[in-house]
Amino acid sequence: MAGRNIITLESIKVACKNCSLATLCLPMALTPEDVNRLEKIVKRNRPLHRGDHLFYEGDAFESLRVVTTGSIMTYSSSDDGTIRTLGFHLPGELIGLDAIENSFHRCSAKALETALVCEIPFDQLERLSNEIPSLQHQVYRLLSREISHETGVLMLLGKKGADERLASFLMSLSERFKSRDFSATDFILSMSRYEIGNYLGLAVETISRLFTRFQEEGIMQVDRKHIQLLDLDRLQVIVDGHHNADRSHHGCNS
Amino acid sequence: MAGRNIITLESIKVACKNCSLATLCLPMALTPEDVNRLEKIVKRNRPLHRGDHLFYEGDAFESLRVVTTGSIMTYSSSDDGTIRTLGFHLPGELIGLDAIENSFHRCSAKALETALVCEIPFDQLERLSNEIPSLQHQVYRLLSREISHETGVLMLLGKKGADERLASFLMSLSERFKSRDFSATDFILSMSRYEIGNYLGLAVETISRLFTRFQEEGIMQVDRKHIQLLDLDRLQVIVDGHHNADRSHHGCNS
DNA sequence: TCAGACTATTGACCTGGATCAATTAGGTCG
DNA sequence: CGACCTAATTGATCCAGGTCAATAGTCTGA
Repeated sequence: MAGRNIITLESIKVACKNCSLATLCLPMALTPEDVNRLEKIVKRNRPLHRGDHLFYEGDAFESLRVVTTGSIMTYSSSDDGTIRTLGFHLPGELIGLDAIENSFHRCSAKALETALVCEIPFDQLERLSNEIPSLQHQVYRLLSREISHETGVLMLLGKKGADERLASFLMSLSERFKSRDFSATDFILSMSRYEIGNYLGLAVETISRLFTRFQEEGIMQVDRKHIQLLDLDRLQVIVDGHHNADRSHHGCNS
Repeated sequence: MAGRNIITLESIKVACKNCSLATLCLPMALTPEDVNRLEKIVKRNRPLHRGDHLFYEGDAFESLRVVTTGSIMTYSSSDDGTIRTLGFHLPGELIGLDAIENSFHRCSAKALETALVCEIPFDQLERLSNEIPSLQHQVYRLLSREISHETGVLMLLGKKGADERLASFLMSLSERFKSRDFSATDFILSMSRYEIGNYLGLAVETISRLFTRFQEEGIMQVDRKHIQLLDLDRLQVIVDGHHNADRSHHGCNS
């Protein structure tokens, strides 16, 4: 409660410029004035710490969230207690789009590390989008993009081999980091091996073994949560499912 | 109730009443007048035959489609030629929501049997939704619902056992048929075993064996594509993953 | 009506990854 | 600083379901 005033209005504005609102969510379709109106309804929240929850499954839905810094994980727990990791959300990505339909959250969301998250009251966004057609269009696109993304995950899970899945996961992270001007080849996995495995439908041990194998093959360097992708091309080959290709040039017997 | 003025218009209205537009897509939030405006932009198409395509991956997107009768399958083909079944669409369900973002289709859609499909030009829908706030709200909800649905499929694929997946698939069909006033326990599978397996991430042979097993266990009756669910409770038990429960009622305390 | 082609079922076998188990490496707190 | 705890790695075994193969049922069209 005390002295959180360190965050000034000015810094909020600056943060929003860096935040997805300007770049990702609503690219260049809005006039500066409209952007201001939009920014007015965005609420900033205090930082979350590792393990803190944004919301739980079943909570009432009022706001969409945009990750500003850090990373958030969404998951759903079955009636029998088992957990299913649904997604990892990096800065600029939206959370809560699935909750619009029934006004309650269908999954839980927790911080994987210290994180900042903006809140966009949805009823206000809805009203505003009705006044600003181009904003309405953006919201439609945003929702549609999320559907496409989910379809992508679906195809990922359709992938046969465990190595294909993990490689796809790593490439996805790499691309997302890259598009946010972080390193595409050197990053920290904020999630545990268990959470990765759960997300990919694989056992923890399999993830571990694959990291070891990828490292042995010189595809990547793994140090605990610190990852370095050394050979994106080879990783892509695995993603594409051409396992065989690695034996093509040098007959590597071991 | 038969049309006295313009038969065609009248029959269209009737069809649209049965169609999702009145019931599923846009429930009771619109005034009759608004519904009329909406109906005006809906185009009806001639029937599709088994195997006909609504669109192919990469095609330009102009319209959302609503299945009126029959069933549609969406799928995506990887660069290496393998196909991945993305979903099955029954009457009242929308197709093409993933294409809004980039104005091109990210998957192909083909008829599994003779089918009728309505077309809703999206730009017109967008304009109309801007004039009718409650329609805008419905479209938001619709898109959100699709996200939820995809998440559901995602969790389905996370299911461990093959029997859980198939049982979930059958229950999903059952519920969807039921909500459309078809029989919940007696229906035709318009898709092949291969397509089911591909959708669930399983081999054809596994689907076949499971059908046989479920039949032996008295859970269902299978005759080629004709399915009768005899014991929805037991099917639900499998969905919930309590394989063990079939023999024993012992309390599980540890 | 049948030939040819496709779809489904069933059996036999084999493998990838789950599971079980033990060890090690960090991380945290008193 | 060491006791404790959790996350991660590694090894050993096992089995669900994939793959291969053979058969049978169904659908089509000339």
